[in-house]
Amino acid sequence: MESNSKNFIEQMIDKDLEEGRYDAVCTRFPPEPNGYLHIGHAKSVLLNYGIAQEYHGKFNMRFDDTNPTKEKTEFVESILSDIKWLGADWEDRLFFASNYFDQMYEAAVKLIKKGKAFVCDLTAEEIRAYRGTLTEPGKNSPYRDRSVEENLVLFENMKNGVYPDGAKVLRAKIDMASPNINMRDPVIYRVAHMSHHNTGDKWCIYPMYDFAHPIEDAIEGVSHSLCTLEFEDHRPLYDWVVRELEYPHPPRQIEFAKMYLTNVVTGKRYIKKLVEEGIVDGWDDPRLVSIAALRRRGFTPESIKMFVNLCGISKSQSSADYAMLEYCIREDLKLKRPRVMAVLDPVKLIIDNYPEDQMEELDIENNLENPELGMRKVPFGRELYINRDDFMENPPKKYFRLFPGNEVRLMGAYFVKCTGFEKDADGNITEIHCTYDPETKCGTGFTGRKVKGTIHWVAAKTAFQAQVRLYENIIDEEKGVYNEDGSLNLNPNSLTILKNCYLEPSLKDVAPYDSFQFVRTGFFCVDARDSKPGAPVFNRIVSLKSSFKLPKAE
RNA sequence: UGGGCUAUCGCCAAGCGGUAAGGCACAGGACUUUGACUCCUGCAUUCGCUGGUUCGAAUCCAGUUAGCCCAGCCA
Repeated sequence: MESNSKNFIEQMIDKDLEEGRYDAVCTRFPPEPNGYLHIGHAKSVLLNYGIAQEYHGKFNMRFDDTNPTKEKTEFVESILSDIKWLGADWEDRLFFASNYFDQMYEAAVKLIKKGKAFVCDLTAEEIRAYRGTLTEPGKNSPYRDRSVEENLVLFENMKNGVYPDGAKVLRAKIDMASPNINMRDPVIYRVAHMSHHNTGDKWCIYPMYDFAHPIEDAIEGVSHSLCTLEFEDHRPLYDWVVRELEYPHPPRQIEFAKMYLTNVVTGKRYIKKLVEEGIVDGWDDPRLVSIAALRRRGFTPESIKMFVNLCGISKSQSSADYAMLEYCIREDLKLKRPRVMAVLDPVKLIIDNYPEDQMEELDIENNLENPELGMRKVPFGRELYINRDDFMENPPKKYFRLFPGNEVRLMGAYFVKCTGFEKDADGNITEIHCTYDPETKCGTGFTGRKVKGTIHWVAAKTAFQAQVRLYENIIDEEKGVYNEDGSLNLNPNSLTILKNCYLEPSLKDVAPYDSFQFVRTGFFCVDARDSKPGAPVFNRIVSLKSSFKLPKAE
């Protein structure tokens, strides 16, 4: 299933270990608590955790909370619960970058004393102008040559709240002519008089990512700091920071490609738009690919792990086919969960030669391919519901379900032969009549004759009605994600709510997140949010593959 | 001549100078108490393109093209 060969990150780690650059591996997952996690984060979490496990190293959980304007405690909670659900275990190593603010301050002072950092009075606009452009070098700030003593005083004043937001920043002194814009005297500390979710009002200066991140990694003893491709240009700065700060075993930053998925909306601003316009019912709407949404839809942590492993790790920007995710959840659930009968689009089937008031309890295996899941009792009677598309008045060639004169197997029960049907004034089929053959009872070893079709059913008297929600991709597969005018191409059929579905009675008493394979229709999960006791709402996780297509009408 | 990165089947992805793994998808066939599952079979004479080095190149060299990222006091 998984690739036997090592990915490029593992190869780099092997080499580092061989050459003695590190004697142990430590990785980390460092989200900023400014939103919810999605499938792309799952890749990073699982990659970091997986590497740590593979090398018998450590995996740290760390919130990169260095910008109080964007972060909230509620996101800390949701992120932690999502990661737990995914199965990544940080043991007792839950860290906050904000707990390192003292050390970061000292590190900044050290840079100033080395003459490698200076306080700059330029405004944000001026700094931008001085920075130059992609093709032209920048100019030195007029404040670049302040004395160490002056910088020390000024920086301390910044810390003590002497200056308003934006009045002064601390900058690294590197090279304003560098072709890499990140090296043109980057800002490493800014003033922000704002309450922080963790440190409250203790600080009014906050470190920038480029300065803070390498320090966080170094403090924790992280060996390999894995991040996404857009940080490649920041690596020289990362290395500059750990070098100037003279850490004995500097961590190494390695970049990999982000995960993209076809036919789903991943952009935060678009999800926000969908939520605000009420097109989806929140950030955990099952049509989205946030971790919470996938969980609510019924995806399992195992399926997501399988998916991430299947996709692999590389440096080429790519977009995984949604079909791969679907394959993973089918694969995970097919032997693990019961296969039950549920009629989503019912039509009545009457067995004319079955005694009027008789009911019997049939023993049916929960999963034909996995006997460990045991048996259940399913009531059977004279009147049943079957799915509307399991009957055709005028079947095309090769249709082998029910049609007048044809005999099929009722799954787990008997063979029935269609003898007739009735229609209403509009021509809709209202009931189908048939006769059954007691000889053919399932489990008796009947081999007298064979039928080509097997259909599923529920007994009318004991079945109960439930709400079922079918989900399709939120983006139309043919047209792609965007329309020509740049707007999102939303699939109007992305959600279908079915209310008069008949389910077998065993499904009445189920728990949130219980999942089942509805025979012939797909995998469904009990919605943990919208179900009430005795009234489960089923979300379709994924449909079954089916190669059968009705021939096109001529 | 700003810098960085990437290009191998419809989609992922191995490959690291010895003659193109694997998975998804797709198409046939077998099996079947789900037209599912399972099981067979097929699916890149060719690695963005052009030259070069070599007995031999997806792998090395030169050039070229395309895509992505970077000018936050965001991460």
